[in-house]
Amino acid sequence: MSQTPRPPVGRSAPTSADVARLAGVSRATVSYVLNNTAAVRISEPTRLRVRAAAEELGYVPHAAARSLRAGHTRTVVMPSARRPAGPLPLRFYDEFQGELRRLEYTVVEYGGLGLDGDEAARAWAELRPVAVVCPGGTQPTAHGVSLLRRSGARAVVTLGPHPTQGAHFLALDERRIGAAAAEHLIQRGRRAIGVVVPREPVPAHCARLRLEGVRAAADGAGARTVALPMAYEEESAAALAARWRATGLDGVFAFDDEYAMLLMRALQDEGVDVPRETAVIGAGDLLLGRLLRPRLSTVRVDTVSGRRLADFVDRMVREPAAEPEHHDLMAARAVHRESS
Amino acid sequence: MSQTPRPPVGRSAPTSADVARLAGVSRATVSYVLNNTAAVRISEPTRLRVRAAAEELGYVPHAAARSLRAGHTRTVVMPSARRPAGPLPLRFYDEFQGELRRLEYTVVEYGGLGLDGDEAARAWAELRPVAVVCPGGTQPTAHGVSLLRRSGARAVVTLGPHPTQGAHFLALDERRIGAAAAEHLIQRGRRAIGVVVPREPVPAHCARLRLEGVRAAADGAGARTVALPMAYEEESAAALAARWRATGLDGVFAFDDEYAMLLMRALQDEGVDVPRETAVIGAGDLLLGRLLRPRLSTVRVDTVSGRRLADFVDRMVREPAAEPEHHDLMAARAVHRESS
DNA sequence: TTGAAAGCGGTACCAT
DNA sequence: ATGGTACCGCTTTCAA
Repeated sequence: MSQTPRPPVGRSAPTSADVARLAGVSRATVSYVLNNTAAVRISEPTRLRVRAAAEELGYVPHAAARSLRAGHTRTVVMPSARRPAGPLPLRFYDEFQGELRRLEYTVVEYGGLGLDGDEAARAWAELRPVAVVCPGGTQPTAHGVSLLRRSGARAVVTLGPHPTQGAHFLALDERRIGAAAAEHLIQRGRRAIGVVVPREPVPAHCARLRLEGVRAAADGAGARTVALPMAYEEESAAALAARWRATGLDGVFAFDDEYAMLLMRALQDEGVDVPRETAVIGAGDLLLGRLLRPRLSTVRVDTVSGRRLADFVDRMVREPAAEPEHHDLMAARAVHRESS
Repeated sequence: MSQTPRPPVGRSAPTSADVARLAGVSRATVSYVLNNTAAVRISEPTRLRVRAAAEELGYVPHAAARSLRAGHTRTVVMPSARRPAGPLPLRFYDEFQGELRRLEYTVVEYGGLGLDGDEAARAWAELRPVAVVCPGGTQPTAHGVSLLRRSGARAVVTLGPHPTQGAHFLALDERRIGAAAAEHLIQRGRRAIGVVVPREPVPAHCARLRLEGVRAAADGAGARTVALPMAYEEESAAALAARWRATGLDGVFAFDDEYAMLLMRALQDEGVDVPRETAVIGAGDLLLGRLLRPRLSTVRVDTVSGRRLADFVDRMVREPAAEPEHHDLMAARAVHRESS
């Protein structure tokens, strides 16, 4: 335990040459031993000396040098900006990352915030990733994809509402959530549908798509829709509730369960009967929504497992498809409880 | 727009030599131009030719080669495993990452899942990061810290409940949350305090610490405590509520607001009067907790801004302190509403 | 069984 | 104002 806690930082990290010197062998031998190179047989005593020397010096190979020499990396870049919030996507991406690690990739979650479009693609390309996975909200342009592929990326995969030219596309379409909600409300006889659009910036992207989904479904069924900006604060919900009757709405899709719970409480405080006067539906199937009275109706979202996504990326890396592939990852269906 | 979408991937990425050839200059000149090297004057026509050539080829510098030559990186590694869930930490880390980017660091969020302790430290060290920031639950050992520093990391910063030898330490002590909750309950006359311990694996680390915090506070005040394992499911909460009266508890700290809401609903369904018979307090100050009746008491957690953390890391990188520094990042205080 | 040496891509010194 | 060139640390022929 009395190991020196802060070793002199002046001297830089030991290299394989240092190990070689200490072990009395050449750098080549060090490389053979530490990588267990099968094509070359090194005597056991030598192996031990090399290992001991590496251990003693605290030798750690230099990833940059290695991949420079190798001409490729096992790096998968995943921009992390503007990920949909909530526990579900979080689990999904955690699982995805874990599975990629299992497949021996180094996952680099690159905070693309503050870079726009092609700048970001350039920054990722500098790392010479073997694959790039872009979650919704971080889609590169066709030009960005081209740049990445030219710089050696064997697969560029985008998740989101619409494909990018040249990239694999895994549909993860938030519009479906809105559509499922709208269809549910319409089926239950509602014809004047409000759609909560969060004032908060984070889910702005999702919000627009969910609204689009509602509109598409409602337009086809002759229902009218009204966008309702609302902040995630009690005052904002109360203000919206106060002018509720004036809107003449008989149903509302509240973006997600949290906004739905907030709005439903405000409506109740205002004396609006849910679901008699106004049906309320959220999305995400939060457990908490089931604790309210009336129990909150919701849209349940089923995403493919992170593991399947990881396997897909791996397959695209190993046998790059001639043409971009296109798969569907998300299903959304309304769950009727009591609030609608 | 009819740019070829998938350029031939056979040929590898263009190098500065390719740019030099196309522009009819040397590699050195290319480097000077593209880096705007101040110490060297390059004529305007040459600059233009080089830029045009780089553009035409889609040249992107090779980060590994550059940092190999430079002898250092601007990479900050942040292991991402087992981050406390919830919107608050998420925002905190997002802001932190954004600020680091602003300071021109490349944030690499390294999924350390599946690696244990020193293995993980080794994996990080291979990237030769200039700094490593370990959120709670990913603390390296003293040996790991030593390894990282030997491999060139100018700062190793840990956030969490206890310090690691040799690393900077920013206290982010979950125990305080438990302590604040316990003190609140005790102050309101409760002497038999239940502590919900989630059965879910993710917040296991936090759970233990919060429980410790409760115990420390309760022991000092002569109150007894009981750990109450509970899963985040209605059935589990109902089961706990069903045997509630037998426990003789008159107060409960429910780990966080979500578990608190779940348990409170179950208690109410069982006919237990909250707060008369049993006081309930959560943590996190979720907005949703204010929507319940009775309104949920909670522990509000104030964390320092991500920006201040980023500035701290930057300072440690620029002027490495002789001794590890130690700062306090978290304050917790109970907020009394109606459930306690 | 081991070593010498070439080179991956970029930078920066020293010439010219 | 530019070019030649020696590195950075590692892998991998090829020779001995």
